[in-house]
Amino acid sequence: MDALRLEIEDAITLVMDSLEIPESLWKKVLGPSREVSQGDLTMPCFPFAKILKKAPAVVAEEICSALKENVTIAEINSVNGYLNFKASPEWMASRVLNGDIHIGSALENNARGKRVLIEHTSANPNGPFHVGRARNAILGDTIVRLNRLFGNSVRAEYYVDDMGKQVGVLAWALENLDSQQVEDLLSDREPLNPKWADKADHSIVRWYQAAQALRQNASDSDKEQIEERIGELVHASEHGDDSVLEQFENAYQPVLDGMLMTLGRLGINFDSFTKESRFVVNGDVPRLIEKLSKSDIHGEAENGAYFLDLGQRGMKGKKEFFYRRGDGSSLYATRDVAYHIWKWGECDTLINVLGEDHRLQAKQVAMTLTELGEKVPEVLFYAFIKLPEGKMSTRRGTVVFMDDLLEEAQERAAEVVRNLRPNYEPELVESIAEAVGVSAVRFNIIKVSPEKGFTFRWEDALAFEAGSAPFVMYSHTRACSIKSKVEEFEGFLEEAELPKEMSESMVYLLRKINSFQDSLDYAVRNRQAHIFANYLLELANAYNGFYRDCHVIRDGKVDAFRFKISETARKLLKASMEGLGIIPIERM
RNA sequence: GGGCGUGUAGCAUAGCUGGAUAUUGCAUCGGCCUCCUAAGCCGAAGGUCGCGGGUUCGAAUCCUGCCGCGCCCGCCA
Repeated sequence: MDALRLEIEDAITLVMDSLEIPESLWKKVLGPSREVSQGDLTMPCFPFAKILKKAPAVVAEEICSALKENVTIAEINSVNGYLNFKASPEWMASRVLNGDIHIGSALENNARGKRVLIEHTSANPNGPFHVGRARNAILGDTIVRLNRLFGNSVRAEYYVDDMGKQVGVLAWALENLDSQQVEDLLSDREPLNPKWADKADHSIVRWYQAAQALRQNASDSDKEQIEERIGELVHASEHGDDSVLEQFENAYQPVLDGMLMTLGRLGINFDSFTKESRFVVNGDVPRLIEKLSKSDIHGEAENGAYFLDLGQRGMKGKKEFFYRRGDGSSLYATRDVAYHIWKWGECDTLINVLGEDHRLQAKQVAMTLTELGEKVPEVLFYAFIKLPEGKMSTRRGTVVFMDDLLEEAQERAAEVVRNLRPNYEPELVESIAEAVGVSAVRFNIIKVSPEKGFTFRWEDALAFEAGSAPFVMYSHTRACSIKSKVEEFEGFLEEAELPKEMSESMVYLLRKINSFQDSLDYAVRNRQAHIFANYLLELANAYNGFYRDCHVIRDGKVDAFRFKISETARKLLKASMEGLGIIPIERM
């Protein structure tokens, strides 16, 4: 609890100075307690034992009694060589009453905050999101939201792959195939779900798939012709040919729009889109190649391709990093380096969200940036999502589309609402179900740590019980319900005063309210959204205990103190939910 | 074969800048609605922290060697 630490540090300094224990040492070992029952802050005294040549328990006891004289806001005790500081309920409550709990907003930037650029998703615009690809977007958007909640000024950026082979194939297909040919080529595949027939990411991707099938199975002479034409398009795009880039854009933009529609339903939006071709067209990439070719570790292949020998800088495994093809054109990674240099001009902190398949690539880009004297981005990697029966594969039809998942989530949530609240109007049921469905899907993915493999299970994604988004949402609606009830009382407003005694559940909630900032700081600093998700579950759980034991309205009267606590928790729940992309509705 | 990541109760997961009885949920078992929405609350049971060494007063956490799983090792994106 950083707020507590700040308040008691002076007192500790005084004691420690008199014992001649260096500040750097005790500040390092003073940290959050492991168990709430122990306290909020703990200082293991084992390291001091050596310096003072006394037993740890004795040292802890000495420091403890010296501190007790001038620290009143925390209970201090020493157990087995550990010194525990437990914030007093009165101090925690007074922070709430005084409005010392700062609550920001995840939905807007703080103009005075640090400029953070977060690039996430950046999926090739060639087909609908499946649950696997969406992990990036959900993770990235949550980091965006948490940074805003923290008080930073964030720009969410999507890097659009608008050149190269994949878009080339799509553009070729749209240029050369009609819908009948497409359906013939895909006759052995699952048909297009009629529900998504009007959504371009679902419909146009079939042209791409048909082209891929054709490239596999056509006669040799046809293949040659096709590859030649695609090669022409790709080559032109990589040399910045305007008309081809425009043709490409006409091909992928509707697909991208469809994909963004899906993300929009999840509450995921972007502030800017940057096209890959930009850096080819504006000359950054040629200039970069020129500069890299003068590097000390530059190398050249027989056919004129350029590479950096990263082995000389300690790279293990794959040592050569190719940044120019034999024909003089750039590679994806080269453009990515140029893109990074540009991004650094736009922000103070740079974060990329990437799949684990990009680890090597990211390392190469980072080392190249270092070689150029540029700063390196922070990268958040995530493992792929797989299905219980194995990897997701479009080919084998073993994919779960995000659009289908969201529909299913909405339907199942609606069923639950209809069961639990038979008197709700259909429109209300509909809107609650949408909020619950979307929130549950996001939370299910965000609550586990990203670098761990994730197996998608319908029953988990759509679980509406403890440990889920609806659980948190439910706590919030309870707080909202209290608020609206209290508003019916006119003139209830007495000053909130500290009660003589506080119940355990009250103190537990106060403790969670007071550690909001700690969790947020930690999650933002380490880019670990799941830490904050965990905190939010605890906050909701604490509120539920408070709700049970500490009625705000008793015998037709409002307890002003309890109402103040309830309101602080409500605002905190709301802001935190928004920080994780959970929709804070008022009734459910 | 090489590089990187990961391995915690039946399942899923937290903790991994070393610290006291290893967190939470699901499932299992047992309680709680004349009381602000029970999508809730309380309790019980469940663990060789993949395995073996090492460093340390102290290791799930750091080092090392195995083993399992994943990703990568195009002048693809």
